[in-house]
Amino acid sequence: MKKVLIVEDERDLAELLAYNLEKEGYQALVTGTGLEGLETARRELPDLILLDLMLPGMMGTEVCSSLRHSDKTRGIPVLMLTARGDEIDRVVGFEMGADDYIVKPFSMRELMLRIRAILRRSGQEPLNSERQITMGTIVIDCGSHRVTVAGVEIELTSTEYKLLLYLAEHNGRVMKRELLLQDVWGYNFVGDTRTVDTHVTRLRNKLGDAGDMIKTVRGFGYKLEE
Amino acid sequence: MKKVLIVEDERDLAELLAYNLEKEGYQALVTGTGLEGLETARRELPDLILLDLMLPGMMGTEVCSSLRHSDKTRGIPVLMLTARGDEIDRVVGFEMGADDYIVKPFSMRELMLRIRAILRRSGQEPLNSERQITMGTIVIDCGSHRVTVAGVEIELTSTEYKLLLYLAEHNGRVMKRELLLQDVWGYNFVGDTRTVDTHVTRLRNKLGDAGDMIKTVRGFGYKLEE
DNA sequence: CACTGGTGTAACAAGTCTGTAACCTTGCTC
DNA sequence: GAGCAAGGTTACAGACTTGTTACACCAGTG
Repeated sequence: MKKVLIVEDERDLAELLAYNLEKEGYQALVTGTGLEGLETARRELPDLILLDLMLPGMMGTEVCSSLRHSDKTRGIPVLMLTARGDEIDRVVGFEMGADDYIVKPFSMRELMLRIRAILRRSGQEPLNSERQITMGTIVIDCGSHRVTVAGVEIELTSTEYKLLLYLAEHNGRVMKRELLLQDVWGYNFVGDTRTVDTHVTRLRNKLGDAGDMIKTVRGFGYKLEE
Repeated sequence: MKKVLIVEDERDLAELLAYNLEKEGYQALVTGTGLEGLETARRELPDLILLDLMLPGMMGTEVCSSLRHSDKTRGIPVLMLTARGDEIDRVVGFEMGADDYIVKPFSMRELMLRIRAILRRSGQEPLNSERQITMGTIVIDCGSHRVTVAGVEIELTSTEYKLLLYLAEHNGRVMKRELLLQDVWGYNFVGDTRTVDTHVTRLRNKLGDAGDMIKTVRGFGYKLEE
């Protein structure tokens, strides 16, 4: 049975998470502070850690980087829970090495799906944070959040990066605007689907010649293809 | 057509919801109590349930957990309507297995978007994404929306693509024009059946040699056959 | 407090699709 | 073969989609 460690100071939420994880067949361990979380992680070596970004005493980011400093815990995937979407940009800037994040309030079903996805992935493939995706001349380095086109680094905003990564992860598949809004912008984002168009334009511009790789599929959405 | 069950005791709100849902093209069923809601859910097996947390007689949470106890209704997504944004409500709702929640008063637009989001996720997405259909020299790749004839890619408009896909999915069976209009064009489309003819012509042209594979069955409709 | 970079929305311009109607062709019945 | 009905084809105006630009707003920063 897979072990999942929860590091979350809101007791209600922590218990709710534990309840749902156990219902899904995982073993749940709960801790309320960053220090406890670290100790438990070292002792129990869980398969996944759910880590609140805002913790009393020690920030989730610190916990995360401490985990990354020890060989024993380095490989454990971390899923960050954050209160607001903007916080995550800072985290991303810190190049912390969380494998995924989810913004509160989130749907329990979505969280469970992501957990399942991460655990499935951690079995076989190298971790998300160390992955590198290549599509034609575009290279996305997931660890450093760096994107190069034909060897030249380009600057992307966080939304642009997420959009590109999402399209690249779904290599060649057509993604509907609604789906992009849901998965790139977030589950609870309410907005115009034209927002996607605007960002695609911006992304294409920044990608230069490689911008052509983002294809419009009229009536359906967009895809990234070589 | 997707069915949405509303369980809400405030008649005005229930009717407002029903009205808006129908405007969006869903079929709305309305019940006013938890018990009725449960019965209707079991009988009608809706695609989504909008559930008020505060109901006379039986709380929304009870309804929700009852739904989760039966195999038939377990998979139906539930969207909770709550009067206040208290954490407790959210926790309780999630614990019982609600998929999302929205706090009153909410904007109708946001609700509709969330509903669409939930239905999209639960329904069609995984179905078509990886499939490839081959009919003679025609290959339809559902993921990338790419169609090739004898290895050569051809450009189809969205209606043409949907029409071809539909015929291919009903391999060899004769499809009446009315049925095509309903399933390819959409349930609420009212139009001339000759519209189908026009598109079949266009499709045949684009398919080139393989255009012959779309056979006319005089007096009935069309079929796609090798 | 001004400034800046990032976003989402609105608005407009192209350009593409598409339903309809009109006219032509084919196949069937007698 | 005539007459007729069903299907094929074509042209076109209007509807719809998408690309692009501009702009207002927000948060962070100096």
